[in-house]
Amino acid sequence: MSRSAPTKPRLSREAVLDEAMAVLDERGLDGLTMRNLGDRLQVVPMALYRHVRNKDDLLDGVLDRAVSLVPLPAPDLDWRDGLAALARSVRATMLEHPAVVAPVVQRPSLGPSAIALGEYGFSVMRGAGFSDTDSERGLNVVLTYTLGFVALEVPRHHAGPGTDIADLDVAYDGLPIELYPHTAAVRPSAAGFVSEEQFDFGLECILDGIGQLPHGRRRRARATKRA
Amino acid sequence: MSRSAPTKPRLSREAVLDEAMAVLDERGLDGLTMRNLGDRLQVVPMALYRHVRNKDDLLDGVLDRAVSLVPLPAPDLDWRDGLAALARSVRATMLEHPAVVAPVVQRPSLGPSAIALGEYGFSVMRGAGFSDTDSERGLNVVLTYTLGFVALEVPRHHAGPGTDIADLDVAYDGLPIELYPHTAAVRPSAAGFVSEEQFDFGLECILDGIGQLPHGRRRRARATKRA
DNA sequence: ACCTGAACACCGTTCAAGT
DNA sequence: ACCTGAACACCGTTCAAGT
Repeated sequence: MSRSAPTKPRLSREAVLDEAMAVLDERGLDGLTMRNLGDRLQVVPMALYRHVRNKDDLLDGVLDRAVSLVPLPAPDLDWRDGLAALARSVRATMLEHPAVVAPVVQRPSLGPSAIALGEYGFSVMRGAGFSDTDSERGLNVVLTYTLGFVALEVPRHHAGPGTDIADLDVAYDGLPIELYPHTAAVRPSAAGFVSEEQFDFGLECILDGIGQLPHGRRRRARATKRA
Repeated sequence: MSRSAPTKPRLSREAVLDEAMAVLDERGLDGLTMRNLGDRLQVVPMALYRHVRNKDDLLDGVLDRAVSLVPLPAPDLDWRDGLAALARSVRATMLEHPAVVAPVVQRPSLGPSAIALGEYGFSVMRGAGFSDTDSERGLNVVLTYTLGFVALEVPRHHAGPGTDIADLDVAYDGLPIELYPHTAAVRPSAAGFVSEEQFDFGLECILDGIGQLPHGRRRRARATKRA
């Protein structure tokens, strides 16, 4: 009887994706290899190909899992609060799983979790009276900004050896002031470039812009319909 | 006499980076390997290491070249026109060299060309009377949005085999309408997600938001200073 | 100073077997 | 149906030589 065998759990797609997510968190995108993943599941690399078409398919699966971890805000929020909460929610989740950001941005795939996330955005915007076109565009701007911000932020947070974030500031320090007077005056900091304040600042800009689009339910007054 | 030898041009860092840029354009990021690059320069891969510290250094060099290709708008533009032109300029250049977008977003390095680009942005904003802090934040938002947009756009434009952009729309077509009523109503299109119109829409939102920050030289009238 | 050649420790994936 | 083992065609990079 195989008494000492600790119940080899019979591989499944679920198990493979679970472990892949763990590898991504622990060792980053480069650490996720079929061989490495096989080792951790105590299986030869080729065994994974029974549950996953290839590495791209593996990535798509684990990325959809990551997106599914984004908590959706309350459905009854105002459009502005709802979009802001959604954006902050996306950013927070991505910062918890930094290794997924690059592939999420790069791969064109669109899993069910991403669609559910979009549904929330469409819902609060259409509920506030934005047109379908403006709802699509508005949500796209917020999500584009959010993903773009995080994509730039992540590699600057835990910058690897040799690319410490301080090195970025050094690049500014040695500037020939006569060539770049404005940059020298502003003294931009690499840290500020990726701060929460910076994120909120941009988010508010965008929400302000969206707020200027025609929207709102027709209430009692049709005031200012025309001059 | 080496009559038939076509003037072997004696490798240099310049020559290596030139060829690397060409490889990037022709065969993409995955196509840029030390071995491949060596072949095209008729040299053994290890010869490159005399002119480049390692592959990361090669990438940093070629990325700074790409950024140097971004044409800066006229210096006397209004802050709004200047930032808009800068953003469109960045996007246009990136779309001409799509393979550089991913590494530009991912790597925290900041070459001299990037600093010159920032200097332009700081200049038009400070010239328009924005505070140093707002100038930094405003420029950061514009550039973050622009890079993020392009980073999402590029892999969706020339999507590889199997990830044709049409497949994205297919993902929408099969939606259970009762689960995603708003998405079904809006019928978002993958093409619209990455169009020039969508880019300009977001850009205008952001510029509107920035425009609400205190700025402007004190002109004659201090009109509407308070109610 | 600049380039070469062989080697090392990795990749993803195919293909033919095993049970 | 599920897993294995060997092999193929790649990577970046080190190290000892060549000229």
